[in-house]
Amino acid sequence: MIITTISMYRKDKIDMDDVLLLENQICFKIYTAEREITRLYRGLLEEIGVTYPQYLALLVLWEKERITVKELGKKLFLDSGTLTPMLKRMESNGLLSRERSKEDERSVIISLTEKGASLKEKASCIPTRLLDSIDLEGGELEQFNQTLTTILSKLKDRE
Amino acid sequence: MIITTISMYRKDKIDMDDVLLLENQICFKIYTAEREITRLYRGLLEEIGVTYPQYLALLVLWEKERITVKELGKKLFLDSGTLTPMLKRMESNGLLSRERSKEDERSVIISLTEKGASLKEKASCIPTRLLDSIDLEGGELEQFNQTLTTILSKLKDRE
DNA sequence: AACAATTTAGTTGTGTGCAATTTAATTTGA
DNA sequence: TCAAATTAAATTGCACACAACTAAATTGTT
Repeated sequence: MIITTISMYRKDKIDMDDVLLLENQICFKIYTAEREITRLYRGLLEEIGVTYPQYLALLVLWEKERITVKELGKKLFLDSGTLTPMLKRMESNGLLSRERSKEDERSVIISLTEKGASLKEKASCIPTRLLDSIDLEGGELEQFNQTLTTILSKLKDRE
Repeated sequence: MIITTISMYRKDKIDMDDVLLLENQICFKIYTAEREITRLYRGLLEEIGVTYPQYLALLVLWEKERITVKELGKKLFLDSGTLTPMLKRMESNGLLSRERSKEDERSVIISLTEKGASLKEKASCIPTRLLDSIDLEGGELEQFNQTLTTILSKLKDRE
């Protein structure tokens, strides 16, 4: 028998009720973990005045000061339907500027303002504080990270 | 030195740029995985006409036909601000009914309609199909599930 | 060159999430 | 007992996500 669900692996039997039990839904745990992490970030990011998705955009921009909406979307796996309004909010908060590319008028180039760039310093403590909260022994964290990467690449393959 | 980040664990050094590198953000992977999983569910759930959060509510209701909004929220970690509009949408789609409790007029009891209950049969293949997509060897899946549970309980502790 | 196909942002509409507040019902405690 | 505190839903307002579509610019093809 091919093992495909947690409950099958644990109990070696198939049962419709069992398969559908919420507790067995690993996806529900990922869904919940995502919201818990966002909630935790909310507190940490409050002092620099950005949301978690905005913080992710800043992470990209701290690595590369100028980037098109398209490239940003590729890194964050978000489309213009999400990014355009979010970037407008960040612009009106003085974190970045949006300008049409001279070379290709279809593209919009996002670049950090002084203010946006300056937040990097304040944010540098955040990843450590976050992982302190998760508080896993290094090896287990590394194993978890690897499996998560594997899962992501398999999910991405199905596109 | 206490190991707190993936990059520290791997390279034994601390570097602000490194810590902030998007690739090192395990939280970003969880955030991305959640959206990928939801995307995958979208296709599977299309034929029964529900969204992923609605499907989660159905999972609970398939276990317990009548439940208050409060109890449902406790299981899904969602508040009335999210649940009330969603349950209204599900009600207008004929999946469930909402009625004030006679014993305690503050509570609203959700109960499945015939239609809502009947979807259970069609949905029974979904968890397996989902895990087929993730496609991990049983042991690794189980290990991942355990770590995820640990992370969740630690995150929940901080409330 | 000219026109079709493609690409990039933006727009629109729907569905969550969640903080903050409101309303109504119930419980508590002086 | 009865006002204060608590509880359960609902409401309001904001910020994502994302599908579907539009508009404008660029590229490809003949």
